[in-house]
Amino acid sequence: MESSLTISIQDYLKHIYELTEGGQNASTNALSERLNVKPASVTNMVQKLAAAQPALVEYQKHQGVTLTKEGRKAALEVIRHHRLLEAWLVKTLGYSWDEVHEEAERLEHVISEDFERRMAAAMGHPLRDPHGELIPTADLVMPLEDSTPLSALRPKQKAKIQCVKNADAELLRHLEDLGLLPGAQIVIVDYSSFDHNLTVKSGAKVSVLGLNITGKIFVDYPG
Amino acid sequence: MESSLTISIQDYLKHIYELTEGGQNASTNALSERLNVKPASVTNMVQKLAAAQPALVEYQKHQGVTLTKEGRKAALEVIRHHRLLEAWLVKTLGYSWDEVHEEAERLEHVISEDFERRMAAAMGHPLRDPHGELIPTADLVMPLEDSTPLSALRPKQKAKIQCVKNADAELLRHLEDLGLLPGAQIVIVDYSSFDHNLTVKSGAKVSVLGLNITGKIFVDYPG
DNA sequence: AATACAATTTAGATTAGACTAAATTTATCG
DNA sequence: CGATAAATTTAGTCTAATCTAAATTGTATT
Ligand SMILES: [Mn+2]
Ligand SMILES: [Mn+2]
Ligand SMILES: [Mn+2]
Ligand SMILES: [Mn+2]
Repeated sequence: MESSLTISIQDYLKHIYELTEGGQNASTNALSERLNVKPASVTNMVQKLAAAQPALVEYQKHQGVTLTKEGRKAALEVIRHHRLLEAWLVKTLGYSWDEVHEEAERLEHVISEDFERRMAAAMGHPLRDPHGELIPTADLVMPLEDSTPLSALRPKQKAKIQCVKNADAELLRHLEDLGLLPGAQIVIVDYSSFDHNLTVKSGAKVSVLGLNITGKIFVDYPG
Repeated sequence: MESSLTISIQDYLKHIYELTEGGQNASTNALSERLNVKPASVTNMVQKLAAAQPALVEYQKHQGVTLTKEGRKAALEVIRHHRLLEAWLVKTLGYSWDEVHEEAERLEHVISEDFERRMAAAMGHPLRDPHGELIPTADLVMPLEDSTPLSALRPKQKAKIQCVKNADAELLRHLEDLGLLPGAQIVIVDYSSFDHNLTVKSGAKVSVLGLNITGKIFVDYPG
């Protein structure tokens, strides 16, 4: 039962998982961009993953891929490692939320299951990583997320920030400056239908955020 | 100044360092055994390391290799990572001294310099790993070791265990059972010139140890 | 329906690191 | 000293993962 999937394959599966979360297939080009690998190479690898025994992806020429059950388990394994590591690095080595991603990106492939268990236990089995993203359970199930993109809110509505997805380090630092961290209570002050800008208040701070940002912030909105 | 040496190369350099500590050259066969790689492959890699710009090893056909200055720095970098990681895993995740080696073996190649600095600072810049082995300094100098192999001691002599080198997990657990951990005060009770067995007392425990073991334990003996 | 552009796939080459089998060099020992 | 054995190197193969260039397929637009 030793996984022995290469680091490269683990990365493909993780990115396929993320690209297919909404139910769509992961296209060759999208994977190429995420993985920084040329499309021709992606096609090649994807065919290998589909031909593997057991198959890790479902692949139809020109239609992109989805994960099989085995592929999904392998992806969640990597994602669990990644998110536990992020939480662990923040908690024990004082990393900030904009620094952890890169480090976890490399460590996620080499820690043992024992390491994973020890981290989880030492932190009391946390549910979310420093960005507020859900951590798959030890038996590799992704908990249900019940959150709304901030971009869907309108003036007067109140909500709590739950997570920030796919943000680069610079944006994370910016959000921290604006008091927009997971857990923060916010109120929508204004909305512009022209550019979809939202004016958001968090504590004493008021910010005007474009769709680029509001689409990456997810909130707990009781509606 | 990004190192970018492959994991494989890092492992070669680390093992060459260990095999040449006594001043000898590291032979193809010795490296083959340590690395679990066939001798032909070792020759191949060693020639590549010698041809690298800058050269990482000095190589003469049929004579084995030694490290160049650059090779030694790279080796010490890996060894510093390894030993800091071992100390860190023991301290923060409750690993025991017989469990840490394997984990550190994989992590040593992927942590950042930032991770290294944070670990060192968090532990107050420790001098030794859980096996008592010296940790190279941040500027990659190996501190001088002033220790004697336990095998050199004779009855009535007293000493303090400083480190245990190259022991497998099973032996480490055995030594722990016998109270023979780094820091332990010991007295030599008996010596057999036939088999070189030493009878050693640590606290209330008395053990008879063969050369296989006494050659791997190093002590602080004021003589 | 025809065409043009974008996305994808095929084909062939490259790199790193390993392996086996065979050749060669060095060491040992009667 | 010369014959063996051991250690090492050479030569040729293999696998994983990538790349470039060229061919193909799908789609959007007129
Ligand atoms: Mn993350
Ligand atoms: Mn795991
Ligand atoms: Mn060690
Ligand atoms: Mn380092």
